[in-house]
Amino acid sequence: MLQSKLFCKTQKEKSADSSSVSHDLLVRAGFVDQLMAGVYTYMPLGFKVLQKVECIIREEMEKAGGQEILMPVLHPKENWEKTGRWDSLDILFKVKGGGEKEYALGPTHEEVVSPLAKKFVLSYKDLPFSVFQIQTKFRDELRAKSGILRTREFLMKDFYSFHSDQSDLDKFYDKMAKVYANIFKRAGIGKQTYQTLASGGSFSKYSDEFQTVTEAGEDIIYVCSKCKIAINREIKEENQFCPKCKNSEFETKKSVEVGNIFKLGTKYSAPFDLKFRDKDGIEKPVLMGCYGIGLGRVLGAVVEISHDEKGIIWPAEIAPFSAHLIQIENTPKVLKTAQKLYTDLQKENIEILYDERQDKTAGEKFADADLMGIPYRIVVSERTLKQDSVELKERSKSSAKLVKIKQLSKILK
RNA sequence: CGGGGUAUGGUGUAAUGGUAGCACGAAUCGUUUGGGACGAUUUAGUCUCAGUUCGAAUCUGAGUACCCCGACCA
Repeated sequence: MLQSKLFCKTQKEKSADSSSVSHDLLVRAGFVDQLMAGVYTYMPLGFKVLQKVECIIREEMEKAGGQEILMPVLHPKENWEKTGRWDSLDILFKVKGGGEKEYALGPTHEEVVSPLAKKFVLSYKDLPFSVFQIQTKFRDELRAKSGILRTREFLMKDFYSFHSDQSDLDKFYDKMAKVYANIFKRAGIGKQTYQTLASGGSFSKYSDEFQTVTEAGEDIIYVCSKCKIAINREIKEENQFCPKCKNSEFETKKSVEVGNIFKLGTKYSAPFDLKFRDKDGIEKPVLMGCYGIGLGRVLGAVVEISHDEKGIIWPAEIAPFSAHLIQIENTPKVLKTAQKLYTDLQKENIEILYDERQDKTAGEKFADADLMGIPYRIVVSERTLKQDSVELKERSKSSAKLVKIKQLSKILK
């Protein structure tokens, strides 16, 4: 991608409304744009990151056996009345069609996936199975805040599993916990993300949240001083000991919930009459689990954790580009070399953002590069070309080194 | 939803009742080119509606929007 063509502008000044580090940096670097409170556009750079997060999640969900589907955003009122959530769920967006008919905008999809499963699950032979989707969700949050960390419209992966008995659900649930840990590790927030025992809401007694520790978070968790498990403040009173190692010493941390997993049991299979026949021909309710991840939150949490005073520092696997190629001085030799490098590296499937702007000074280009946070910065200038080299600098490190042009693609791969 | 705050060019800000100014950005020209370079010329603004006043960015009222604290958060 040529930087002069990139649909975005970086901003030098901190925005007056920025409410968190991630908000400020993502706006200034041109990754997102706010339309209204809690509603954002992902600009090309931000969308690239979002798609990479999506890619990781999709890969892991498929590995876990999930089949991807796409359910509607527009839901019939009846389904939500059936579970009682039309009236009780305060964040539910309700919309009216032309003829006074009412609909819900999907905040989650138990009300759709359960009746869907009922059409296809008849026998124990149809179980277990799981489906997932990655789709925009709508929640009428009374208060949107912290930039993209808490929004009214957001991309979410929701995964639903269906089981014939409790032990199968339990086993699958534990497996998903591990899959989740791996996703957050790949996204670059593994170290700061804790599996956290939390309230089950209206579903079950407990659920597990995945909480990423950051000052911008709105939850308080107690992290076990011995193992990597935490307890959400909302249930701390009833749980004085670590659920894993029974230790009673905890560290208090602020955190943001990037994902969660629930054992739904029969909570939704019951109202939708989702049953199957077992080997003995006896009718039994299907047991369900659901597993969510907020993609925008993951993105925001990464920025909260991985940045410095100059800008974002993207982890390699979700960075919008692998390398940021910058030319300094517009001499014919520099231009020619940089352009060739740009096409050559792309041929090797290395994603390059090429700052080919000739009317910007070196300082401005460096500042933009630091703000955008692409993992590698490649500088081509007369100075480096004297040694048949380019300068290679990792965004996360302070020093740069000269690398022979021929060796560059090997290092980047 | 309760409470608080704010609203001035694209962005960040100044102007406490009397000429809307500065910086960044953007545009043109020239000089520059290893950390947001320099000069010249230009561009663009008082959230909306009503009121007070000779005169309103400034005071009053209503509305709207955004931000913060709290409550809420399958």
